Amino acid sequence: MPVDVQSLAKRRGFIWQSAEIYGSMAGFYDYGAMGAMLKKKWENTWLKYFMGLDDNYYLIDPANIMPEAALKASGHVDSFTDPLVECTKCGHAVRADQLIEEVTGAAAEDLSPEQIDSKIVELNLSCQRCKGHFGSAKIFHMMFPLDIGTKGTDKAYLRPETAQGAYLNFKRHFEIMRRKLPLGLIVIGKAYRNEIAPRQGVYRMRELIQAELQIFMDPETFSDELDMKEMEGKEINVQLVDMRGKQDVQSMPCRYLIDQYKLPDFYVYHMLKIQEFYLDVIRVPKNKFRFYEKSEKERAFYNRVHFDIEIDLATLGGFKELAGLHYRGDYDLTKHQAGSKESMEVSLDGRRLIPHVLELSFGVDRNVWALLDLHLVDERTGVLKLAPSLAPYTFAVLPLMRKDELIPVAREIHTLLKNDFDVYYDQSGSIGKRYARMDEIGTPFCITVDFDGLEDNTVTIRDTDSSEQKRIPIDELERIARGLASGKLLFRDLK
RNA sequence: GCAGAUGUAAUCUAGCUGGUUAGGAUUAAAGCCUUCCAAGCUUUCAGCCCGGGUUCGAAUCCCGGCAUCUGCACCA
Repeated sequence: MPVDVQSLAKRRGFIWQSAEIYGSMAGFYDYGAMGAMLKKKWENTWLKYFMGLDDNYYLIDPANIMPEAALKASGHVDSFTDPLVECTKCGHAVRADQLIEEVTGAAAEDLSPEQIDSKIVELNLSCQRCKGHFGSAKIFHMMFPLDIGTKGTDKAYLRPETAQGAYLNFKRHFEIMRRKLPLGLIVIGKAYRNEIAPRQGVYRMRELIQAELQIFMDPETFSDELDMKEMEGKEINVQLVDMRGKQDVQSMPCRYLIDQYKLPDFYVYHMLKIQEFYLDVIRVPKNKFRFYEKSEKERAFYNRVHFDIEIDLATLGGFKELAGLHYRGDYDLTKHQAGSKESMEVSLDGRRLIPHVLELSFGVDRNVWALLDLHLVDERTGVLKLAPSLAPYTFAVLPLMRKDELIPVAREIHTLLKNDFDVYYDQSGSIGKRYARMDEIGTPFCITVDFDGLEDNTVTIRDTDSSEQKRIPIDELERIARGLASGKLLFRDLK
């Protein structure tokens, strides 16, 4: 029986649809015991890596609910919407702008509800199903609206992206962190979008987790802060716009992208950092990773440069967007300056400027799913080959058999390790079955107490990647465990 | 949201031309056995998506809802 990612995710406690016992709601998912740990470790790994890019990068945690005024200023209230008209007779709802576009052939995207109503009268449009009359146009918000307070008069929304919380906090953090650029604000948290038709599992959700680094910087000096030498001789996997249909991925030198393709050098620098994160830290196979350039038409107008980060995922049928790198210019702070009437200008070395934003935006749920998709190897049973830093449990402690001589020693080792590491203990069934269980949840190392070990105070350590074992003294277990867990010591280097 | 298909233990699935004690496999739990990779034996737990209707009788037929998959649309 082939191992199916989705059923393993359910069976072993990673992720499944929310509110199952009530029949579920599309677009909402719950993380279970293994999934919550896996997600936390992905987030921690991500945070450590990206916060480490500069001493002036920080984790913050803004509110999930935002006042209407802020989202009005950001543009979401007006453009994160679809106009709908509903038939008064049969209740059939259609996109009003598309309806008008179909008939007139002209773009109707920017029409107000009033304009749509008069267009419908003018063109004498009626319901395609029952020929009934259309009611007046209503705006369907992709944001979830909320009424705050007893009278419900304070309009607010669940945030559609975490980025806005960082922009709203920029001015204060610039002050708190002693007026330096670049300043990085990181948010890991939920965002909410009322998707019309969520599909493809966790790929499109109505409640999703984002991990974002917003770098506020001076475009004229930002490059000076970065170690550009790191890019020498390095190549980046890309699919540029004009490669579409010809080539899925091509490896291109950083220098080419900067000198010939005219991308800003700080942008390419961050492409390289993101690529290193995926290839070295997350262990994505090189041929399954690429930056996908968005054409001018596809990207939002305020994004000066926009590549998606895509990974080839079997469960989702090809390269899929897992993150984005967006050079947004000064669009966001300028908008919030206008909306809030608070100056976003900063003064540095006698220069005054509104900082530009380079945004590194990651979809956490998609990335966690990708871990399962990429690392689940089907070897008669499922084997999840996760890096020690990502696995829900780093170690399992197992007595070879359920025997009175072995169990106390195994218990003791479990106690020894569990304060410092995530350790699973299991003594039921056969040893093979217990290894298989650990394989399925991606535990990289199994420590087994056997009869030989009782004689000479040793245990064996089994490596999930290779299923090989080595014997080590119990005295050295803590030191070795620390090395293996941190990745500083590799299993193959153990004697 | 539209069209089509689908929905049976934790997982995978048989039954679905109406009457079955709803069958199997895997998993899980308990025990026996077992000196390293889902072995074997015994036992146990557990199921027809939800709500109506037709019928003497519904997992099976009909209607509605919810969900999933595929295509279209959507994805500032």
